Amino acid sequence: MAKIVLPDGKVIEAQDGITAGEVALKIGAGLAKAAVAAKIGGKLIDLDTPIAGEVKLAIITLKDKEGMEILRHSSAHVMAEAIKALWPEAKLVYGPTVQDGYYYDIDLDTPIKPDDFARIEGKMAEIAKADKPIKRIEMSRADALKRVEGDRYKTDNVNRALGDVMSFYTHGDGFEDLCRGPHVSSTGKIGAFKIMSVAGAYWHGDAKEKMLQRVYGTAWPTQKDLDSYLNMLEEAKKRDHRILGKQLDLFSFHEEGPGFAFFHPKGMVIWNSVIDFWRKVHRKYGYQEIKTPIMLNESLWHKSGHWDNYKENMYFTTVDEITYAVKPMNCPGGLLVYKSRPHSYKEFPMRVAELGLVHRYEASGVMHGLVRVRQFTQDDAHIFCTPQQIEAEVVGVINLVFEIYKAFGFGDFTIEVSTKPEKHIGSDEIWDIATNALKGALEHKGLQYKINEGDGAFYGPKIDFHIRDCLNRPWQLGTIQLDFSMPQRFELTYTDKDNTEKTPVMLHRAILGSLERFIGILIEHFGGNMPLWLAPEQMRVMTISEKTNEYANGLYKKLFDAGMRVGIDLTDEKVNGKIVRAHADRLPYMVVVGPKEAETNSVNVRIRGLNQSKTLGVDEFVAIVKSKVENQDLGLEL
RNA sequence: GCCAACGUAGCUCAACGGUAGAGCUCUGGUUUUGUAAACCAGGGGUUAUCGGUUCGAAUCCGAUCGUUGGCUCCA
Repeated sequence: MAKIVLPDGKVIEAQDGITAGEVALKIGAGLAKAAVAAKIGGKLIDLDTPIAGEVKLAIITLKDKEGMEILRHSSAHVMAEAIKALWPEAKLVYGPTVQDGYYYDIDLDTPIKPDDFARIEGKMAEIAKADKPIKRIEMSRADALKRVEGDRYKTDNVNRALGDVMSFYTHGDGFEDLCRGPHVSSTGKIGAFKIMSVAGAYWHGDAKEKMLQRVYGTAWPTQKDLDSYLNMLEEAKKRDHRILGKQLDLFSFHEEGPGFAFFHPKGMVIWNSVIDFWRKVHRKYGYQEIKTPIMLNESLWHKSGHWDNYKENMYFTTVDEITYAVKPMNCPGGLLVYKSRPHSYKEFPMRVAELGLVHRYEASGVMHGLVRVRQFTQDDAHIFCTPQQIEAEVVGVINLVFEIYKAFGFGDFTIEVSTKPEKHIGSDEIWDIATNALKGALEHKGLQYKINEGDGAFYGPKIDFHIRDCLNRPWQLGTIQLDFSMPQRFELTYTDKDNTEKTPVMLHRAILGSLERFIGILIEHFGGNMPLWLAPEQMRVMTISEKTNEYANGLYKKLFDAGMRVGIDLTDEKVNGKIVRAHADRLPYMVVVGPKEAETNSVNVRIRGLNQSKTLGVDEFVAIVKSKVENQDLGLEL
């Protein structure tokens, strides 16, 4: 007798051997129809899995995250079958689900082209329409190895798989694939799907290995869900900083300097607003600021270790037979400043910031708008302190990160700790101490974080702050990196209480990361609708007709003199047209004036995105705007 | 760097072997307007670059440069 305990505590008794699907049917016909799989004590199983004894069972439907993953995973299998049907020589490698979809890595010498997608989808539709049962076959590891003999990829997958029982799934018709499962019960249940793209991907993610073809697909319960997903992607594209940057005339790129951003006047307003705020907060947190040259003698980079560890990413130039390296990082220059005079423990912690322009040669295929460039400005800082001060300093930097991100309305970022990479300098012991100090600070703040094993910089472990762009791709902004190595290489010293010379600890940190990337993310975060304190043009005076030009000009001057970033539209366009244009330029405030306003010395202000306006006195309006800008207020309400 | 795709006017796109077009922007004119586009006219392109095939190339082929989506790498 099977005793099945459901999530709500209800108990169903049945014959041993009853399947999960049959249990669902006992609970209700609706649930049975919606069921895609089941879960026994945390383990996902197929609906046709027999159940015996006392178990806790939950039916998984498409309302569950796991249900959607199963749907997508099954869709990936159907896609694999379709690809095998179209290209019999194709070898299947690995086909997991990803956010909103799945991919399958295929080893096939014929390139799969976007033109082929319709054929693949057509074949998939055929397979789905045939509604073939998807069956699980289990066997021992040894039998599984025999079954995949001669297929290097599947053999590799078996060898990497955990557990003793290997499973294959078959749709009949000779198609089968090694897979942990579970899957939907038949090929007709894979919902609405679409092939999205194809791209190269190295086997095992190793650039030395063969490049496979990675075919991306997406799958949803219904066509309507699929359509709304595709629509969402279209909407997300409109928030893309590369599109908005062009549309709003913020920045541009040119063939003459790939990866080098050109900031236009409006983009510079955002840039300067960000760094004005940045300086204000850094002053509060006890930072000093320096500036060091972008090019320094090659010998410095031998000393710093960059030559050995980072040379392939650096630019070099030779003048008068002396080779200079264009700096990829600011630290060596900062260390020369430190060494320019003796230091006492009394100065510590010494927080030295630098908005440093660095150049890094990046592979051509990785550049991406403002968020991945070859020249960028880091909001760098180096903190020199004693080992005892490390944790408090890291906590201080974390506080600063939170204060700055908050002003931009960034709440949704993730924190990662990266540990010792293969290519590194410094002893294991030093790495342990440094890594533990970083973790300790995060735990002290009660923050969740993820560990990235072996992902640290060559000179020390780090904490990174990541945020996602409009298409949900993660990008790193802030970073806190401990460095016990550089101070030794540069023989940095300070005089301690006991009058002995000691080596200080050094912390590298950036909050915004790179100004370029940060501004790119900022544009996407706001979808181009910058808050008042960042908006290139905060308001535009627009007249009803030229009868009010004189008042409008006077008003413009008054607003300009009050420090507003104001524009004026005196064209003989109708006011409707002026409003449309102002919205296209994402102006926070549209200051409409006609005879009425001229008579009462007032302004009628329409707020971006709202279909209403408000009349108020000029001085009152200026006071509100000033206060919002000073406080980095993200709202526009008057 | 690797795989695939794409480069047409300042912008968004059309033309897909037979004289390169439209809308917006821009310029001039008319209009004098009350909250998401008034009207008319005009200007603007060696179709990324270089080479090839062809009577004829934006269109077909090759190379180079750039961009896009991934992979690897990274702020």
